Amino acid sequence: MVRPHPKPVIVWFRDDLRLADQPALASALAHDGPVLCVYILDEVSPGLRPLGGASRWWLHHSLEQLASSLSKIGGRLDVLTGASDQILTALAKASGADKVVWTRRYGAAEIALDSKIKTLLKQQDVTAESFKGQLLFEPWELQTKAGGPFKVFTPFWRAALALGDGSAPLKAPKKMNALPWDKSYGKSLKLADLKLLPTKPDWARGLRQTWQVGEAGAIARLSDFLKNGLAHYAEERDRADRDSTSRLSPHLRFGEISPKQILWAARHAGDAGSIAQRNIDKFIAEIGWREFSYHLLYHFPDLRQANFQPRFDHFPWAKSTKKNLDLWHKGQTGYPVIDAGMRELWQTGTMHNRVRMIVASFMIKHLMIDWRRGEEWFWDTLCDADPASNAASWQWVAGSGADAAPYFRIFNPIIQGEKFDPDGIYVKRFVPELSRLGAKWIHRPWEAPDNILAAAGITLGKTYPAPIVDHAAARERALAAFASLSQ
DNA sequence: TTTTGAGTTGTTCGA
DNA sequence: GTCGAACAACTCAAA
Repeated sequence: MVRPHPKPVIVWFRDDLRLADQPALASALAHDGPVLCVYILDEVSPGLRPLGGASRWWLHHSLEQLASSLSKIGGRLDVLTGASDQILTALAKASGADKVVWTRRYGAAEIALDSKIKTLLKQQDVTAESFKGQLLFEPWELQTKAGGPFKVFTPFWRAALALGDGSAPLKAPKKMNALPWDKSYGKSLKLADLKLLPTKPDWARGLRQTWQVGEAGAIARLSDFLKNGLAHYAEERDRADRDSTSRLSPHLRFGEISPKQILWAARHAGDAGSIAQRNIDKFIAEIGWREFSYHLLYHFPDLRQANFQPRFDHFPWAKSTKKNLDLWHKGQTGYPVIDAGMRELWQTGTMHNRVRMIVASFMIKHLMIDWRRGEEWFWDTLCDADPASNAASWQWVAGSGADAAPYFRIFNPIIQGEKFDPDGIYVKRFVPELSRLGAKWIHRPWEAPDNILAAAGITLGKTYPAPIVDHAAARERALAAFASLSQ
């Protein structure tokens, strides 16, 4: 019996740049036909937010890694640029593919684009199938007893955990059969043609030193964290001076690893009983916050633009912000922990989680700058800039978000610094001009006696800025502004 | 429908 | 120095 020659399948990679636990890829390989793997840099379809600089840098290297992993198992990655709908429909036609598969996304513009493409493909008799791969729980799978979306984290996460997801992540395929690229498919580009990397100036040196981009790097990072970080996660995760967080977020952002792989590994790391359950729960809850953010984004699509709580529409944000915003960007506020955090961000494309809250609170509450300006800066500079987590977290700090911080929670940058970086190790790593100042004054140099400052080689206002706002006065001003909202 | 308890991450003040 | 209360009132989720 002669079987008909199987038709090609197209795997459309997006925010899922991995081979393991990749249901879309797995389904394509189960199909028997040759596989065409593509990535499309789409900067023209309506509503898509352009990637920030750090994300573009990451994407370049992540695609490079994916292409290399695919080629090792007989596959290939083709990179294209343009309108996703036009490219995919044309590609399906030219290659004779009868199926296109991808992993779901959850932003409004992305959903609109994907469903349009599904319709277009169907019209030319091509099956389009989407898969869950970026989340543990689809946003529509979870709802309150009243039938609506959750707006508070704890009940959301309780409901999610009750739903459970015990299945093991999929193994990476070992072999595949790539469809050769034909000229009739159009132009497959070189990665460099996407122009994702910075040229002049090349600001990515610190990023290169900090990260091992790609699926192999993600897996290495996870196993390092399970070995060295997880056992003390609950107590140490807030310490800016320790390496206790997982640092998996950019890998997750680009789907180099799936939340399911992380959850599975964290749970099984506790099998031997050497890791206290509270550490595992605490870590898994962080994955839960990512899920919650996507839940919010799906149900409130303009999360990035609009206050989740509309009463914040009347908030008296500062009118002229250029000067202070610039000092905040550059890490020149005169508050050491703020400046260290902002410089860590600029140099490495990441920032310690605790410090993110401190710098965000400072920008919003001390400088009274609209949270959207902070969201934009993080979007441009963070390697892990995530459409859901970034917006949800900024709103959370502002108090305008779901389950948000109460108005009176105004982080004191001095106390926070002393609590979570007691010896000033973190500050000194990123603010070298304070490197000779002792722990007693490291978070409040303006209070240090003159002789101590002189001995440390510090002249306030010259070698390091004096505080750009007075903490107590800024706090009072913010409290008054937030109180004005309630009336 | 009404009621009840709860809600990631803090700071300051006064006893 | 330590500790508990105040800081507003609201909204959510579930019974």
